Amino acid sequence: MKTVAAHAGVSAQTVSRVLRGTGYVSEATRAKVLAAVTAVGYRPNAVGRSLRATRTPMVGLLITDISNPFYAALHKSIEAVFRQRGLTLMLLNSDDDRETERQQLELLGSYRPSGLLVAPAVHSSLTTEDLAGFGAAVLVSRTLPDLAVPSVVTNEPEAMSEATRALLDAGHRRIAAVLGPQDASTTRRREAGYREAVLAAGTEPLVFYTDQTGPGARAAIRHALHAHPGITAAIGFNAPVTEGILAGLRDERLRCPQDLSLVGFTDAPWMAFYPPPITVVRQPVEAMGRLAARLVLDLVDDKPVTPEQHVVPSTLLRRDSVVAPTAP
Amino acid sequence: MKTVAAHAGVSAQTVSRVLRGTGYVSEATRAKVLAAVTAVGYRPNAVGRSLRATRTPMVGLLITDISNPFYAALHKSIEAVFRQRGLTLMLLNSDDDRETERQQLELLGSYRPSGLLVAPAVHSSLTTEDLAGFGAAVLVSRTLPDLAVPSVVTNEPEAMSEATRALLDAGHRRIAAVLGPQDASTTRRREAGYREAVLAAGTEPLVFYTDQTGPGARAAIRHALHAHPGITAAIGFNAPVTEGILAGLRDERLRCPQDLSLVGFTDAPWMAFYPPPITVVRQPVEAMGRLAARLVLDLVDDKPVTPEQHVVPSTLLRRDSVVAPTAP
DNA sequence: CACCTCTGTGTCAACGTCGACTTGTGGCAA
DNA sequence: TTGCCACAAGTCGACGTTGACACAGAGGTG
Repeated sequence: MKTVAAHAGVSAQTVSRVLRGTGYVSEATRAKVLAAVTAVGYRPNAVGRSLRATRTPMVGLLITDISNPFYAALHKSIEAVFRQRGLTLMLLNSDDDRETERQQLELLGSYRPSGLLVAPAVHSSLTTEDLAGFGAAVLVSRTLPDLAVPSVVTNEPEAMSEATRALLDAGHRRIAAVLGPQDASTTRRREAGYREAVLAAGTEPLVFYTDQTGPGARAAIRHALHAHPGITAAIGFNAPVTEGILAGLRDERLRCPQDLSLVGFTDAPWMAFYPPPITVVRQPVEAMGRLAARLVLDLVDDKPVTPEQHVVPSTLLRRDSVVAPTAP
Repeated sequence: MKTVAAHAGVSAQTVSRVLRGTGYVSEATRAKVLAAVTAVGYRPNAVGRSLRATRTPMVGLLITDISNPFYAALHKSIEAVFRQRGLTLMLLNSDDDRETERQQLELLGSYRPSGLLVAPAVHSSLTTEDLAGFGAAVLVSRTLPDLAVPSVVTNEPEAMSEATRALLDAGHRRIAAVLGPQDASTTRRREAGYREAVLAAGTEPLVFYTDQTGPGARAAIRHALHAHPGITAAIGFNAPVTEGILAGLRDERLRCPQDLSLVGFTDAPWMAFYPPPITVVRQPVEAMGRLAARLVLDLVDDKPVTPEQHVVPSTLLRRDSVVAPTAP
């Protein structure tokens, strides 16, 4: 900036004023400065600006796995909101590991960002204080108990109950729930919904925990099928798990839906035309992302935000992967 | 840091020395400082550090669409390399739009990052100078003509030829290539490979350009099928396009592979167990990401890097979506 | 004509960190 | 005793930006 100032024969402050369009600057000076800017090839330095401002126009998004399409979509919708406001979204991966989560948060914190969005890792040890340092912090997709921080989730228990009932209503009695890690809030919430529906029908819950990846789920469903030969239906925790179930089914030379009815939690493009098209609980990713982003913006703007849990409804999308069980 | 210094009764510089483990510091002082650090709750400020260092320990990754699993995987592998080196990867989306690309690059540049990885947008107007400002810049996945910047791509022409030949060898003569945007380097390179193989077989090329999304490809294949009734095979440009082709097939009540043989460019988990499992060109995403990241690292370290095109080989993975055409 | 306001511009300091340099102490060889 | 070195700390300034304040001239008001 000094170089520009020297080139235009003014002070650095005047250059700053021209560039930001604040204060009084005569037309002549403005033109001179603008000319000098291009002549010198000046590029603003966000680091200097951030240092001065004590906070950076960035918002962190800490998720567990970017290759999970749900998070990819979440990132996309959140980014769109922030971009409009001139905030950059900074994506960080925790790999669902509490230690990595801490490190990444520390790293992010050192940049003094304006806000933070987190999908907590499985055994997350985050406390209210950890997040308080960020000023504007919001949890997305997953929650943490006893945290005085606003969160955005979907009505997982109800949606899961509905999915389970769809299978029960079709006549299934032994329904495997292939879930994520036992201690993830998402698992707990979905498991609760599943149990409620299954118990209400007087049936035995069959719960299987996985690392919520395709390969993990593939092994899990094969194990489930062998351990409980009566299973005629399954519910997949998320898109990768649903994939894993279908892969496992193929391993076992079983067909969907003839041998096993299936409901997936979270839609994916290919599920719409898979033979058979998969019945899924469609999560409102887009809406969740937008809402979470808005909450962060409200916090940034010092608008009052209650640290409550915001619930965006999911809906069951009935396709063709659920049929009546065939008599053994 | 000053607060810590005051609390420990030393100068800020001593605190800096303790924290970074450089220079001479007595054990007693070190202990005092460390105690003060936790007492005060000091968090290092990366902004100050970056300002001092004139460059930020960040590397930008500018891609066209994070919800394309290829880029998600690319991000993951690149991030792993940089994390080890203490560099943060900053993800930016260009939406495949040249204007957005410029803006994002300008934004990123204002942070004075240590390096940059770009998958250029379709009509990208990037010049060598644009990228020179970043010091260490490398192109990934896509290239740009006449740019003196190293790039990492896969052997698309050869891989595409091989894919095409797989269909030709099975007896197909009218093979639709459902490609991406006409001016993307990826499209051009893959189209060249396709044309070469098809022409060598004395057959007519059937090329269809799309916006490289599922819906776009779905419409394209339907159009193709109607316009050229003799088509018995297709090649999908990337995972979303392959999805779109399958969706379009379903719309037309056609089956794969009986009515249409299919080869996809780029694998996806579900393609392995889709009925039929899809024959694909598997791109070495992982290797491409690592190589690109290393090139950036070498540039950062001022090691000599030739601005050449680095080619990582793709391989054809034969599954069950290619069969001999049925007699009409 | 004293005083006030608007306009245009400049100077200073501070944000947090750290390289370069300076100061001061004690030990030890020449 | 002098001179040099290892050690242990401190001071200064600069990275780029901008809020706060100062200052100077133009015009207007009572």
